[in-house]
This record gives sequence, structure tokens and C-alpha cells, in this order.
Amino acid sequence: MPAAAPEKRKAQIRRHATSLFQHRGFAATSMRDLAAALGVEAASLYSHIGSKQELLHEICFRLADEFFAAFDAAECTAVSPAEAVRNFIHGHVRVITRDPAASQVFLAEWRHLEEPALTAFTAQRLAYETRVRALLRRGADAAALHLPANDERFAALWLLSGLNWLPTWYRPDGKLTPTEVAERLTQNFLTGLGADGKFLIE
Amino acid sequence: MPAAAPEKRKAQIRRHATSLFQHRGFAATSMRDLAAALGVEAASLYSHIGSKQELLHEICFRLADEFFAAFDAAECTAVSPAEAVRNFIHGHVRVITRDPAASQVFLAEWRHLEEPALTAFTAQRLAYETRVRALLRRGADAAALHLPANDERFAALWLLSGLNWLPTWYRPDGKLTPTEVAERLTQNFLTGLGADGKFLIE
DNA sequence: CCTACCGATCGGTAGG
DNA sequence: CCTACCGATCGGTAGG
Repeated sequence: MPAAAPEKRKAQIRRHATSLFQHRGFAATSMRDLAAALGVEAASLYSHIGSKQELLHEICFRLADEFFAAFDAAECTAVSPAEAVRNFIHGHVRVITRDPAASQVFLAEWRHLEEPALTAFTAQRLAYETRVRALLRRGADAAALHLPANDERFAALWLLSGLNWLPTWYRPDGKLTPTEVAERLTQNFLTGLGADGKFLIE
Repeated sequence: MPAAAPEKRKAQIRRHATSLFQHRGFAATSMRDLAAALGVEAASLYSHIGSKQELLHEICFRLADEFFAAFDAAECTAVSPAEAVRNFIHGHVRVITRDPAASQVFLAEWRHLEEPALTAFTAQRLAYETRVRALLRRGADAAALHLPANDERFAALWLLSGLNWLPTWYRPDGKLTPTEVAERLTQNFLTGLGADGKFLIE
């Protein structure tokens, strides 16, 4: 089975490409940079991959699949709208913390996708945000959430901002486990950091 | 006073450069793209600016100055740690909403700064985050904030994530005014979106 | 996996 | 503000 070796090489390429795209950005990363990280010449990469664009495409759409799969699982196992929100946060955090580098590329470098992938990707992102809004809407309808002015769009963007900022600071070898991060974010999202309404009274 | 015309031209260049850097990224924006947006040849830009890097430098450090100035003002006018937090959020939101494009470049493209500017910039960012942590620390000491496990670092990153995600969705011609955005963010940050502890009880 | 190389494009300069 | 141009580097291919 000689197919095993090339497959491992491609995985190596993907890993280094993800790291370089994360730290330098897609446009500022050259195929010669990537080749140097692997200790080969640039031309040698093309026996394993089709193009630079293909690498970006794989990262972005793999992560999109993972976020959707986590969302599906969160909603399937939840017995209430409130639990669905909690499960969603845990699932989203888990995808990010499992591969912060790829998540960062997914969040920041997707704009360098070429058509028709770009249009398909933005459509997926919109669908995801729409699902988050619907999730919060159901939470509010079940009286588990209080949405100011019934505006779930603002709430969804705010929730996603706290989640999507994670790749910029989360370190797998840090003090907090992914589960602890998710619990803290859930707690903050639901109850905030104000102490007993002192902010509103004084 | 023939000095007025060149100054306006440079402002035009800065405005288009900011927009292009925001939407395509610094590395993927060519000086020919920028020249085309202004209706001139690429070589003509260099009678007004020194380099592409100089444009990025101006944007990043101008925004840094504005964020620090807003922070100073927030702390100077506050009569309590609680009010300082509120003022900080309003000031930070105001800087971003006044120029979302430049803010986006500040937040996402600073990594393309060259040395020694890059080191100076990251030092400023660290100093800013440290000040936010100290701000929240004082809020907690004054019993206005409740920081889980006394960890202001997590709280600061979470707060900043909600603020720094703004440029990705805020539109000046949208429904919410900058002040309303700041009030909503303050409210969410302090009290969360959970309804009366139902999340914790059920 | 290499050497050798392609056409295109890059940031920037010379000179007017 | 232009034309003309520079050396460097880009993603990718040919051929072995």
C-alpha cells in the first residue's frame, strides 16, 4: 500500500500551510515560504497539491462543515431551547479550540477564495448566522433569554464575536480547558459581569 | 496657498487605501489597484506618499492614538470605577464607528507593519489590553463587577471581542446609532441575555 | 523530488 | 501627473 506515504505528506503540507496562512495571511504567504517550511523546493509541492487556492479552499470548507456538524449535534441532543444555546456554545468552542489555526484562517482568510467558491462560502456563513439568530429567537420565545427590543440579530453578532475572537488568544497549553472556556463564555453571555445591578442603580 | 490642493489629494489617497486594505487586505492590494481607484497611474502616487508601508503605518498608529485618547478621556471624566467602564465602552465604540474601515485595518492588517514599527505597535496593543484589565480590576474591587475566579484577563478579552467585532458588521447608515450600540453592548456586558436565572435553575 | 524556466505582476525610480 | 522602465518575486509548468 504505497498510498499511505503521499497521504501523510499532503497532511504535512496542509498543516504548515494553515500555520503560515494564519500568521502571515494567505496573500503574503508564498509557495516558496511553504516549501521552505517543509524543506523542499516550491515546484515539488505540486505533485501533492493542485494549487495554493486549493489549500485555502480545503481549510475554509472543512471548518465550515465542522461548525455546521457541531450545530446539528447541539440542536439534536438538546431537550430545550435553553439547552440548545448552551450546547451550541460548547460545540462552537470545541471546533475552534481543536484547531485554532485553521479556525483563524476560516475566519480571516476566506475573502481570498476565488469564485465560485467565494459565493458558496459567504452563503454558508449567512446561513450559519441565520441559524444562530433562530436559536436565540427560540430561547427568547421559551422565556429563557431576554432579547432587548426583540432584536436577535444584535445578540447573535455579539455572541459570535465572543466565540470568534477565541483563535486570537486561545492556547491549547494554557490554563483553561476548552470545556472551561465554553462554560465561562456561557456564563458571561447569560448573566454578564455586573454585580447585582449596582451598575444600573448608582 | 497652493498647499491646500496636495493635502486634499493625500487625504483622498488615504481614504481609498483604507478601503482597499479593509476589503482585500494589505498584501493583496497593489499600488496599481490604489492608483486605478483614484484614476491615475501607479507612479503618480509617489509624489504624494513615500511608500505603501507608510500608508499602513499612518492608519495603524492614528487609530492607536485615537483609542488611547478615548481611554484617557473615559478615565478622566469618570467619578467611579463603574462609570469608567461605561465610559470606556462608549469611547471605544465611538472610535470604531467613526471610521470602521480604518478600525478594521488597525485590527486585522497591523501584522504587515515592518520593523521597528511592528514591535512598537504590538507593545501599544499589549499596553491597551493591560489598561482594560486594570479597569475591570478596579471595577471588581469597587464591587461593581463580578469577575469569576478573579480573572480579569478572560473578562477583558471577552469585552474587547464584542467591541472589536463591530467593524465587521456596523454600518453608519444602519438602524442603531453609535450611542445606542454602546448602550446595548454595555447592557449585554453587565447583565447578559439570560432571563432571570432560568438558565441556571432548570 | 529536482533543475530550469515561463509570463505576469509586484513596489518603486528616473526623468520629464 | 505621465511614459518608460528596473530588479525581484510571484504561482505554476516542463521534463526528468
